[in-house]
Order: sequence, then C-alpha cells, then structure tokens
Amino acid sequence: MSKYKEFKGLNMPSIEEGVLDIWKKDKVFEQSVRNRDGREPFVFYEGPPSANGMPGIHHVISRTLKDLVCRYKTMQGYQVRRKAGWDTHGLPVELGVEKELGITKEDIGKKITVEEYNRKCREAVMRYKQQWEDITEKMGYWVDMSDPYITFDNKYIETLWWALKTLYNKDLLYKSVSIQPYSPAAGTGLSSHELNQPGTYKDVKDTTVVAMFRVRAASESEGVNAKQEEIFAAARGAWAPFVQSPIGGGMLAIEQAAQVHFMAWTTTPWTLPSNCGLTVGPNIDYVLVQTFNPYTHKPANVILARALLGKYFKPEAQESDFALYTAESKLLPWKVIGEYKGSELEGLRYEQLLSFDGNTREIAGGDPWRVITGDFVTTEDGTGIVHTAPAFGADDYRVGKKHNIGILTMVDKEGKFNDYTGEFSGRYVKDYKNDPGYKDVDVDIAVKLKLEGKAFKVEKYEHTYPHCWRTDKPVIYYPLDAWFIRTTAVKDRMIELNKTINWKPKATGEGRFGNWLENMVDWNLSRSRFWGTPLPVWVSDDGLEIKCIGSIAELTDEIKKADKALGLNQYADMKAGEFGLPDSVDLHKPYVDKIVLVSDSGKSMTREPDLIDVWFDSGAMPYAQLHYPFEAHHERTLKHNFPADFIAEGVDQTRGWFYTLHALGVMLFDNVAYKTVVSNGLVLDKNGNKMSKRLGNVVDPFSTIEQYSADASRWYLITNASPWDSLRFDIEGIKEVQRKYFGTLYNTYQFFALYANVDGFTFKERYIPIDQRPEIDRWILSVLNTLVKDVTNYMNDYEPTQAGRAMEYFLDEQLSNWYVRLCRRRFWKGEYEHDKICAYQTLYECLETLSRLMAPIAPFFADWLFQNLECVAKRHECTSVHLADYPLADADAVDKDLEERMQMAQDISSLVLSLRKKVNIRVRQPLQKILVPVLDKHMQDQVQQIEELVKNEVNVKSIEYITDDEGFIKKKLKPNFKSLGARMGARMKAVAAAINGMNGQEIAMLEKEKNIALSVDGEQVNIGIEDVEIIAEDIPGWSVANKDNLTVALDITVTPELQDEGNARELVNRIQKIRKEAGLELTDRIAVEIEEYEPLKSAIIHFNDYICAEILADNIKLIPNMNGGTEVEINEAIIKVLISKNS
RNA sequence: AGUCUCGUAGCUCAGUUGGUUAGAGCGCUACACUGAUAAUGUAGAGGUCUCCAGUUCAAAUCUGGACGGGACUACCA
Repeated sequence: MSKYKEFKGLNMPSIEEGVLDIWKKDKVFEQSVRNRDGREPFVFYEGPPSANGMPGIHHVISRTLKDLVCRYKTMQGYQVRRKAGWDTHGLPVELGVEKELGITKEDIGKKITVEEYNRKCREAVMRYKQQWEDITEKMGYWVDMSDPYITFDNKYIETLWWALKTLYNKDLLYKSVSIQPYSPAAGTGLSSHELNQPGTYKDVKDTTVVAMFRVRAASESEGVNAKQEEIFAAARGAWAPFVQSPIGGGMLAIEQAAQVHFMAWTTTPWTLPSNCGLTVGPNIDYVLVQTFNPYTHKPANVILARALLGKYFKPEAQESDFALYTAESKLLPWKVIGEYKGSELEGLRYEQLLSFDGNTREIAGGDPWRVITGDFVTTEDGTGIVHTAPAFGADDYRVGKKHNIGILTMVDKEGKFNDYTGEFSGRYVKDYKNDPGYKDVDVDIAVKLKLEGKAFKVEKYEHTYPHCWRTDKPVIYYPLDAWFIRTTAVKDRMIELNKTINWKPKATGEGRFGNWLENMVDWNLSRSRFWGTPLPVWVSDDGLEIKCIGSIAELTDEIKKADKALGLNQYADMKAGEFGLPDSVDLHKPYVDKIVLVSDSGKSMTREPDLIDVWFDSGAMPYAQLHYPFEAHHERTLKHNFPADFIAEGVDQTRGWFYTLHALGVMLFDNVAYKTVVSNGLVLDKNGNKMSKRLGNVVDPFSTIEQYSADASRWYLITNASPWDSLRFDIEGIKEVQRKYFGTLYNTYQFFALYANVDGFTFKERYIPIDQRPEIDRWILSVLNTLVKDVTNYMNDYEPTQAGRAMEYFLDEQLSNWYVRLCRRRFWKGEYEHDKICAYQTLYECLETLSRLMAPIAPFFADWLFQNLECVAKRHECTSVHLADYPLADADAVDKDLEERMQMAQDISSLVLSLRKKVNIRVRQPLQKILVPVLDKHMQDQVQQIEELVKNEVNVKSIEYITDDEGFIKKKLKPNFKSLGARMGARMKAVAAAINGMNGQEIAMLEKEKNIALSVDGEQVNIGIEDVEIIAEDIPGWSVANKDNLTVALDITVTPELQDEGNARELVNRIQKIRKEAGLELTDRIAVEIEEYEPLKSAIIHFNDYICAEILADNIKLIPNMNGGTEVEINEAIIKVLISKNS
C-alpha cells in the first residue's frame, strides 16, 4: 500500500528543487498549455526585459504577478501562451559596449567601425541571458523561453518597418526641427517618455546670473522710439544732481551714469552667448530703477518687473542718499524713476551681452537683440524679463521664431562651446566626461560679467533639473532634426479607448495615464545612435522626395530599381556580401546606410541616418512577435493574439511600454492593445528608500530564493501589500511567511500523513456525503467553499493580495487552529470507521483544495502538497496541480448558520478560557458548568448545536441556558445609532442617555411590546425594538465575560468529584509523559504501579477505567511505600509512578 | 512650483455607506498545553488614528488648511 510521504523538517528550497526537476522532466509547463489546445485563449504579453543587466528583486514581483494570473487562467481552462521576449536595442547596450571597449561615441567610425561596434552590441545584448533564464526558472515563472521574440531580429524589424510605413501612409510620420531634450553625454536626443523615467529630475545647485543688458542709445540704433527717449531722459534727470560729484570715487559723466540696463535672470549662464532676445510680458508692469551696480559700485539704471523689486532691493534703502553710497555700503540705494508696461518696451534694442566671432548678427540671421513679448513670462521668479536663447528652449524657439530674432547655437552636440566663442571655446558646459579637473564654465561666465559690470546678482540656486536616465548627466535643450509620430492626431481616440481598459489600480489609468494622454505631444522617434532599428526612410538629396519602405521585399525591389536607373550594382554586391538579400538580411547599420534608392523623378536617395526609439520596438511587440503581416494566416493569428487580455509591469512603464502599446494599438488597428493592465509599485528597501546600486541596498533575488525559497518570496511579495502599493521589502517578512503560512500548512499535512498512514487511509472509501458528516466537518467544508468562492472572485478582480490573505486566514485560524486542533482526537482515537473516515476525507479535501487554490501564487509548494496527497489518493487524473482545474465553489456545502454558530463556539470558548485564566484554574481541571444567557430561540438553537465542541474545548460538564424568564440576567441596551441617528438628529445624545438609563422593567416592556415611549427633555420619543441591541451584560453573583452580544458565566466551584477527575487527568498527563520519555510506541500497552497517596487515591479508584483507557494500561496497582519509579508532581503532591511495557 | 496619493500599535498592514470599547499578524511579557512537539493555544501590555479647524447628534472615515513620506507633471528664464 502506498503511503503519504512524511518529512523530517520543512526545507522549502529543497522542496522546490525537487518540484523543478519534475517540471523539467515531465515538461509540465508545455503540457499545461498543450492540454488546453482548442480552448478559449487568454492573451498575455510579456514585456521584454533587457538581458543587458542583472535581474533584481523588483523583477520578481512583476513576474510573480504575471505568472500567477497566467497560471490561474490556465487552471480555469483557458489556453495561455506566454511567449518570452528580449529587448535588445538601445542606449544601455551601447553604453555597456563603450565602457567595455573604453571608447566614446566620437570614436565610433574612427577607432572602431560601425559594423564592428554593432557586432559587439549584438554580442553584449544577451550578456545576462543565462542569469535571466536562471531566475525565471528558479522563481517559478512560466514563460516560453524556447522561442522568444528578439527585437534585433530581422523579422521583428521587418514588422516595425511595416508599422512605420503604415503610419507614414496614414500621414502620421513626419520630419521637423524642434528643440528637444538632448543628452550630450549620451550623444542623443531623448524622447518625452525617456525624460519621464523616475529619478530623471534631480535637485542641482547651479550658478545663476542676473545679467544686465545695456539698452542702446539713440545714436547707436535706428528706429529709436519715443519710449526709449523717455527712459534715457528719466535716467539723465535722476543722475543730474550728481554730475561731477565724487560718487564712485571719480568724476561722473552724465551719459555714463544715464546708461540703462534690462535685468534678466538665467540658471544656465552658458546660454548667454547664444542670446538673441529679451522677452517681456506685455501686461506686466516694469519699472526703471536708479541704483548702483553692486559689484562695480558704479551708477546704474535697471529695468525689471515691479512685482520683483523686493527680490533685489531692500525697502529700507529706498530713496536713501545716493551721495553717501560707497563700495563698503551694505545697502544699495534705489529709487523708481520710471514705469512702463511690457508692451511699451517691445522693440527696444540692446547691446549684445557677450560677443564673439561666432555669434554675430549675420550668423544669427533675423534681427536679434531686441525686446519682444511672450505670454509665458511670469513674475514668479527672476526679473520678469526672460533671457531668450532660441536654440536652448522650446519656449524661446517659438517666441524667437515669431519675432524673427534669429538663432545662435554656440554649443555643439557634445555639449561644448564651439570654436568661435572666444576664451570659452571648447569648454564643456557641464561635466559630461567625469573630468576630475572640470571647471564650471557658468562660474567663469559669471565672473566675466561681474568684471565687465554686466552682472547684477550672481548666486547659487537650487532647483530641479532633468537628467539623462542612463548617463545621469544633465540634459540640455537643443535644436534637432527629428522624425515624429503624430500621436496628437489620435489623442481623442486614445483617451476614449483608454476608458475601456481595466486599470489596476484604477487611479493610474484615470489619473497618471489619463493626464498623460491629455497633455500628449507628438512622439519623437529619432535617435542619433548606432545600435537600433533603422528608420526605413530614404530621402532624395534635395530633400524633396521621400520613400518609406515597409518590407524586405519592397526594399529589394527598390534596390533593383535603383540599380537600373542609376547604373549601380547594389543588388548583386549585396547578395554576395554580408547583406545577403533577400534571404539573410541584416537590416541594421551600417548596411542599410549604404543602400541608395532612386526617387520617382530619378534622383538618388539616401537613408535618413536616424534610428528609432526603442520604445517603438516594444510597443509594436504584439505584431512584431508574430512577424505580422508576413506569415501565412496572419489575420487569423493576430485575431487570436490581439489585443492582450492582460499585461503587467511596473508603474514606471505607464509612460513607457503601456503608452507605446496603446499608441500603436490605436494608430494601427484603432483598438486597445490590452484589456487589463496591472501596474505594480516600486520595491523599496525596509526603510522605505528606493533600491539602488549606489546605496547598496539592492536585494539579490538569487540568494533570497536560494535561502528562503521562491514560494515564500512570492507569497510575501503578493500578500504583504497590494501589488500597486510600493512595498518595503524586508527579509524578515519572508521568514514570517515561511514560518506562519508554509510552516502551518506543512504541519497540517504532516499531521494528516502521520495518522492517515497509521490507519491506511487512501481515500478508497466512497466519498461520504457532507450531510452525513459531523458538524465540525460540515463547518470546515462550508468555510472551505466560502473560501473558494472568495478567492475566485479576488483572482477574477486581479486582487491576488486579498486572495492570499483569505487563504492565510483559512489555514491559520480555521483549519489549523480550530478544525485540526479540535479534531486531533478523532484521528488517533477509536476505530477506523465512519467518524474517522469522515475526518480523513474532510481534512484531505481541505488540503487538496487549498493546494489548488494557492497553486498560482505558490506553485512549488502547492504542487508538492498536491502530489504528496494525490500520489496516494489519486482523485485527479493529473500528476501536477498545474494541470488540474481550479476548484469550483459548491454553494450547497455552504451553511451560513453553521458558520455563524461555529464563530459563537470560538467566542464562547475564548471567553471561558479567559475566565479560567482570571481565576487560575487550568483547563485540565474539569468544571461543572457555564451559563450562557440566550436572548432568543435562534440563539439557543445555535449554541446547542455546538455544545459538545465547546464543552470539550473548555472542559466543562454542561452548558446551561438562561432566559429572562428566570430574571437572572441583567440586561443592557445599546442604542442603535445608525437607525436612531437619522430619526433623532440633534436629540441623539439625550435619547442615548435615556436608553442607557432604562431599568429592567422598562427593558422587559420593550421586549414584550416591541416598542416603548421614553420621555426625553420633556418630549415623548418612541423607541422600537429595532432601535436597540440587547445585551445580557451581567449575571449577578457570577464572574462573567462578554464579547458583543455574547455573555458567558463560569461556575468555578471545584467539587470533590471534579477534583478527582482533575487529578485523574493530571495523572494521565504525567504517565503519558513517562511513556514518551521511555520511548514507547503509540500502541504499546503497559502495566502501571503507583505509590499509594491518600489525596489521590479516590481519583485513581473512581477514574480507573478512564485512566487505563487513556494510557493504554491493563491495570493500575496502588503500592504503599513504593520503591523506585519516577517521581511526578500532581497538584503540589509528589508521588512515584512506575510503568512497564506489557509484551 | 503644481497635481495625485499616503500618514492607524515598536514593525507590516486591515478598518465597509460616518455610528459610540479602532482591529489582526509579527515582536515583547506572562501563562497554558505536551499523542501536530524545533509544533500549538491563551492572556496581557502597547494608539492623541500626524496636527489644526470645520460639517454633523456622531469623524480614523467627509471638507479645508498645515506638516511629513512617496509618485507624477512641468521646467520656467
């Protein structure tokens, strides 16, 4: 006969190794998918990880989430294919390679060919593939890694090209110049979603300058307006009294003193050489202020917004004596000598602040160095006058273009000043190279301005500034040519369709994602890089004709066409060379760049050098993984794989993958790409800090799993907090899960196996109908079926946390702590017949059902448990829990009355135990009775049915029910605030007091008549029986305990008979201990000799049969003055006991 | 800077539509049990529900404000 496996101790990691072996050997995953052939598909997309970095613990949480949903749906009968994928393009790969080779972007094409570089990238892409596969397997994530989609694969790229061409044909792909976030360190523009990576914005301290732009005098500029004259006149007038006075330590010329400056603040002084204009708000009030330059101490007149005067000038120095000002003065005298609207200043010309060979008027084009107006100007900070460098700000570019002030770009793409910037030529504007000797060029510019009297204030200023998500270096805004996808054209549709997506949590979809859609801008696709999907766009040399290629076949045709028209031999050359058209193509750089096509009008065309954003790669994954539309039956295949029923990734993908999937789904197929999306939160360390390599607080998933098992980790990650809440990861939590949940489950199984093996229970008997089982069995099965229903609902709602917690409660509180504990005796006492078989069947069913319920979350342990049970009982046809069906709740097994009264049994027991504790009478000492006041017939019925359980549990002989008829109970009324409150309103307090003050007679009246009139504040108030809760609060003369409306009193009189019985039990207890210490088998029979001792004698005589039965003794001999034996203590008496095994 | 979100026991978290004694687990303390035994049970201590104001008969719960954490948006000179 086969037996249930018994174990020495719980070792989860070793259990998992064993289960993993079976999964591999039997190809359980493959089976679980193949078994569902022909069943309704449940479509899941795997967001491709990049195997370029090591997996971390945060990957484990999102993959657990994905895995458990897929396993759950599989067990529910869906076919869930899970195709793995690898994200292989992009900057991280490039940077990794550059680091490895010790080169920078500039070296590509010089020290190393593009071809070689890309070959290195291709090799580097899968650097950690082994570790990824390893963690995938060890954490129990079932995903098909045998045939993954790989984004650098030609077929994959071909689909991307198809998608791009489709967009092109819909006029959703276009080229434009724009000011974009650009990372000089990475040498590339950044898309908005890249800029929206968490951690991109950092606090930095920059040197800021309030620069002074000198207004040009009438003689210096044409088209002087009246306002300008007025300004100068005011300045002259203000300084006139000081002419030839010794202010500033010298003779003062009026024209010198009357110079006027615009004040403009910048946090990026390096953009000042590229300044082309000053922008004012047309409706903002500006003032002309007479003062001194704080650095040169020479007379100065400045213009700034009135609202910001307080930032630069102290009220106490207003109109103080200018004549007393010296270089040592603490306060700067100032006086408002003119006032103008922004619109009045428009058109004024000023002297270029810093002029070099490279920023002349000719180079700028347009008409630079004028005051212009812009709506975006505020008076929140700065001076209310905005230094405008069109090349380095989107607002600046727009307003500059509008007013034709030209553009100057004095910084090159590497982030350094160009060669025509005087002493600053060649200097990096930020430390992009990690140069230890780097000197902040902003500081030097500030110093120069100070010396030249062109700075009013220089200070450090802390603000947040965007950084490149990969290099961690500051981004700058830079004019770039780029290809865009016109996502704004489908904005409304994207918003509309988003409303049909089931977001978990909801707020992310409506809030974060919804807002993002509302504020969407066109998708900047272009990347100036080397390793990525090339943009399949060819442009004629004059830029007038464009061709977008949508497939390899089309490209081949076009090449042949070009060969013919232009007399080239590309096709043949390529076929012979690496490119190998049309079979084994490499669509990457540099090969595609060599291809020359011909335009319709016969001009030669070359490819746009850009690569595309890697997010396009992953966003097109639903189609590209199928090589759509280039395979047979592609429409049908797509129909079965699009859209996804479910995807899940970290919340950081909201503007990444979730967005690009959605955008492409809408633009290509006018459909959502996924119906449900779960975005899980961040994993923080136990102190709530973000995990980062820098802080050294990252948790290594490998060692965690090795040490504490995958299941305990998974269970912890899922049940500790909802997936979308951020999780404070604490290894102690995993230990707790292991001990509490899995330890309990293991013990329960061990308990079952131990006795089932003794009795030979293999579930060979007929399944005993539930109504023929004892109360407690029916109870646990009722609870079990309620659990099945709850868990199923939670799982359907993508609430695995609730599902897991429900299972924890069932296992700990109900199954282990109540059912098993109360039923222990049934398993080891008595014959193998009806009651015992009921117990085995019931416990078996609980364990087996639980194993299936928990299988999605804890796949290893569940399978281990399932197989341990099933290999003997064989109630299912399958060999693994993952091939089984998910349990279905049996509504007929649920009995709410039964669940309610069992709760009462637990409450009553708990109350009695606390009473015993109070008077210090141990449970082994039997007591005569407890009193339970019953408020109605139903309550009495309920308690009566669980009477036996309670009596056993608390060791009392009887339960007495008391009703009010006996006048025993002191009742109390608790007002029902909910029902009364609505009616009574402001009188509620008085009414409550009146109810609390009702005497026994009045309560009896209320119970009888169902309502009573009370006088409250002189008013009659009618109280119905439903307005109060009646509680039996006290039984005079007894010690009582209560919880809610349950009250229990305990009779603590220990009669001599009870004392004897208690002693007998003590004796049994001691002898059992001796048996155990002597190493006897459970079934060994013994003979017992006990020293005669008067106080215990009657107990032994009266309870002889009971004692013998309990300890398996044939008889007990009382020996006066016994020699030998073991001394035991019973109620403070010490006697000797000797047992011997009967053969 | 704005928006969202969170703030409950030493720790991790529950807390229904507002309803009068705010709960659990872990940890801690004490005890019990000893045929689940490296298991189990019971009890106890531990709270200004971040703070202030308001609405209400009644606020952990609703409103406003402050403070603190987190995320997001914007980058603004």
